[in-house]
Amino acid sequence: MNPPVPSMASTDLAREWSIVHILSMWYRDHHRRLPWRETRDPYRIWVSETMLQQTRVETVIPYYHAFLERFPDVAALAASDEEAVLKCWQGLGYYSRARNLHRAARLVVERHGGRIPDDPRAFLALPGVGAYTAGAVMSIAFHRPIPAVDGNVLRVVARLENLCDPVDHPTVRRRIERLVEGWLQQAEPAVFTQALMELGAVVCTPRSPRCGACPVRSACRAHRAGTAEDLPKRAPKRPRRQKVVLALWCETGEGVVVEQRPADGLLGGMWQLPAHELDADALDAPSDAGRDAESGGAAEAAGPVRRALMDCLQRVFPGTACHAVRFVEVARERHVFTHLEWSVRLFRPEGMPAGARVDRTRFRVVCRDELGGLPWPRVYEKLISGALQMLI
DNA sequence: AATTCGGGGTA
DNA sequence: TACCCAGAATT
Repeated sequence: MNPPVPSMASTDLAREWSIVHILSMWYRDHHRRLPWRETRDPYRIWVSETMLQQTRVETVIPYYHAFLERFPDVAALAASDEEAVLKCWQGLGYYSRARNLHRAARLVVERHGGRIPDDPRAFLALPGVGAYTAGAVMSIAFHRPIPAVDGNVLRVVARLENLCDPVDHPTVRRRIERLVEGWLQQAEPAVFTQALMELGAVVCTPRSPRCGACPVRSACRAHRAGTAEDLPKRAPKRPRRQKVVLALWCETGEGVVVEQRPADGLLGGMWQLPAHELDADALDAPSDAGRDAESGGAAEAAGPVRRALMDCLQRVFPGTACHAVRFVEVARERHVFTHLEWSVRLFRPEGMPAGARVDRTRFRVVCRDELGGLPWPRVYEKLISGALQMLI
């Protein structure tokens, strides 16, 4: 079934030939059928590659279908509101991907007449398109030999070449890109690019790689050296910073007070309840000042927690006398991000003076039925559902 | 070169 | 728990 290997079987040239062709044929025969592999539409491939950044295939699949149903082509995406795009992205994480993709779609309409550029430099110039995504779309959609080096390819190549340097260093990464670029010259780019990633996803996995099932193990230097399990090397990660988030459930006759986060930074553009974020060690340092009193089974805020909540409340209702309010905790969530950890506590102010006016320039008041129409981070989804369940 | 960006599956 | 995932932008 495989074509004959050239006679110079022990040379580097034959090894490269083997990597390119054996792997390509293996991909043709064994690849998984994934939604974005059923199309040749560059837009759809671009959307999939954007969603797949740092995100697992199984996670992406439902989002991919829903997104393309809502935004079937670049023009539809460009014509939509950013908030609608974020809503489709809700729960997927890394929300700057959604906002960049939306901006990029508008640029494609403006600059390129609505057609996705088949030129690597023009495509790379779009927001949210980095070296990987450019290589992936160029090779898969336009059959151009541009390397697409993701986490799978880093691992596969580090093992094939037995590279013991940390792969998350730019110099090592560039070295791997050069290697792949060379292999691509002898390959069908759309096939070989996906073959490398597929091998990493299915066979050459991070832990317990299935070397026995690998079509190119005879070309793998790590397998020969017995180091496959230990590769690739990565730089150690720093511990997460701990933060406390104090949020408010302010429900008036009109509805619930909500606000949109700033466009850039953490959870940019997503909605949240009025909140105050502070370093965790700022709270637990003073001995007993931050401890909360128990009253009637519900925790009531005291000390610095109460002061922070009061600041927050004054932002929502500027110029309103709130001295007498008590804050009753109605929900609590821990949420882990890549580089920080949130401990969120949601409080309901009790005893608000009648006629308190919400600052509508910073906040919006929406009725309960409309909460679901806004894009929320996962942690606020959980908090709100918890609060609604408690408050009925 | 190092940080900052989500969220979830898995051992 | 710790790791890692079809990474990009910012500093």
